[in-house]
Amino acid sequence: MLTTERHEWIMDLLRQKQTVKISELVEGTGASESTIRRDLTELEAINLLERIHGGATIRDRNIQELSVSDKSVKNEQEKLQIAAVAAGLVEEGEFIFLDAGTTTFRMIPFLAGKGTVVVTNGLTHVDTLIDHGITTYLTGGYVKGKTGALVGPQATGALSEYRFDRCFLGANGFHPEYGYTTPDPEEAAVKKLAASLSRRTYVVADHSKAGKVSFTKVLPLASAGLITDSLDAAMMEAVENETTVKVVTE
Amino acid sequence: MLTTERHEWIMDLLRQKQTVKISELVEGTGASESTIRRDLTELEAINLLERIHGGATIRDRNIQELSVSDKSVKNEQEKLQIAAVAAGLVEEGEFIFLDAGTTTFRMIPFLAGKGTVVVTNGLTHVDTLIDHGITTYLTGGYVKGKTGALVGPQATGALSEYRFDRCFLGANGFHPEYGYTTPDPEEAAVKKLAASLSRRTYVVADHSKAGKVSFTKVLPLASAGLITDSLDAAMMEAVENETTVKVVTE
DNA sequence: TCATAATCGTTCACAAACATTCAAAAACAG
DNA sequence: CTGTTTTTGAATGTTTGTGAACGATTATGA
Repeated sequence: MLTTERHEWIMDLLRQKQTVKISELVEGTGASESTIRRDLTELEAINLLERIHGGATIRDRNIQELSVSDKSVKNEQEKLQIAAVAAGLVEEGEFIFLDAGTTTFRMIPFLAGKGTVVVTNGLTHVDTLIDHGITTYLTGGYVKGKTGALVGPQATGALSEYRFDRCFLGANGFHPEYGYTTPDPEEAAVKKLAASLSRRTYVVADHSKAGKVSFTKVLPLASAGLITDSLDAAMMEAVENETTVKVVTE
Repeated sequence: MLTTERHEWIMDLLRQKQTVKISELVEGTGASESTIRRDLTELEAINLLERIHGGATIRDRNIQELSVSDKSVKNEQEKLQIAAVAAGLVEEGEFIFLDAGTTTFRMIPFLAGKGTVVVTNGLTHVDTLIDHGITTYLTGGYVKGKTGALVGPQATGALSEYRFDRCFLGANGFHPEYGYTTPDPEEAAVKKLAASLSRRTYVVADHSKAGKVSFTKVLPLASAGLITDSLDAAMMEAVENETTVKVVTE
């Protein structure tokens, strides 16, 4: 099947809102629910989005998250809230680093119109950044097939020429003792370097990453602001520092 | 196939509206549905549009500005042939630079399975390269919005760390006196540098670029192999050198 | 935990869009 | 003017997109 006008419409809305409900699409397009479902199935098949219960969410190819069954519109909205809070920290005209990864990806729409200048190693971020009119620089480097992340000495070499106002990183786990961790050593190297080049560093990660430990250490917990949603008391205490931001999900 | 007045009319509407329905075209031109279908099939064959159920849509930004008269089925096939010949020069396991641009883009499928390692400054090339299983490095740099080319000191800086077996460049014109030229000075700088880092440099360009001169000079004519299709006698003589390759179209 | 409601995938019948064929009309060349 | 080629539009049967119906699955709140 090939792209129809309706498909474009869906993708446009999705790029704007990150997450859409089926009811919105039915109302917006005037098509039936069956048709919308079919569209979503098709668009998912070509990796443009990911279906979730009640709707769909935009897919950037960095999907390492193994099928956590709790994917739903509500869950995605929480992640969006984290992204919005993170982007809200950025002030007019700042120069920031945006890590490859899904959560940082979701920050992009919230950065539009601020005159932000972005450096990223996330290939999949670029299209969306440009679409939102954001001045964008790419680190070079080896293209990691699946994820579209740029890594290796070329990436770190290019990165080291910059200095950032803020730096936003993703992580696969955070833990009181082991700090922020991520599976891939090469990506960890990029993250670590980016952090060292920034006045302020933030890690964006939802509560499901709390207490998890992944293969490679990126930073100690206290050395970056953590932007996340609800945490249990023990974890709260562990991460408490002046830069930590907690997103309250009502 | 001849380019009719109706074809121009269709493309004009398409450029305006991005997507058109067949019914609109029938009404607008006064031609029958069969005829419109035929037109769309023909225009699709030369890559000016993409057919979708119920109408047609413009494929991608690169091609939008081209007019009907610039293209034909024959022309399209010639370009593919040029790309095939260019890619055929690459030997097993070589390290090459692939310039941003449509003609170099067409080389990608022919490079698959050769163990080629590619460095490119063309953002739009990357997906296709990865899809064909080709090891890919990206120069970093400023992302030029519409074209997706990476340019600027970051791009040239990253590039200068490499050495290539072969380098394939696109050009907007070639001329006995003024050499290979291209409109954008920033892109020209990247091309020039890439050429200087390669054992062998080739320019891929079809005969419609012969005698044309664009804003910025990249290289003198004799300093790179030219891969093109039929040329008139005067031009033939001018470009004659040991690396020039002419694609013979039957 | 269970009951209820919302969301989901599947099937089916119908309509819209499609490629293909063929003959008439128009353009062209000698 | 005559024979040939090209373009066109109608008719054909086929494929594809669509919406409604139904039972299965998944969230949610008591």
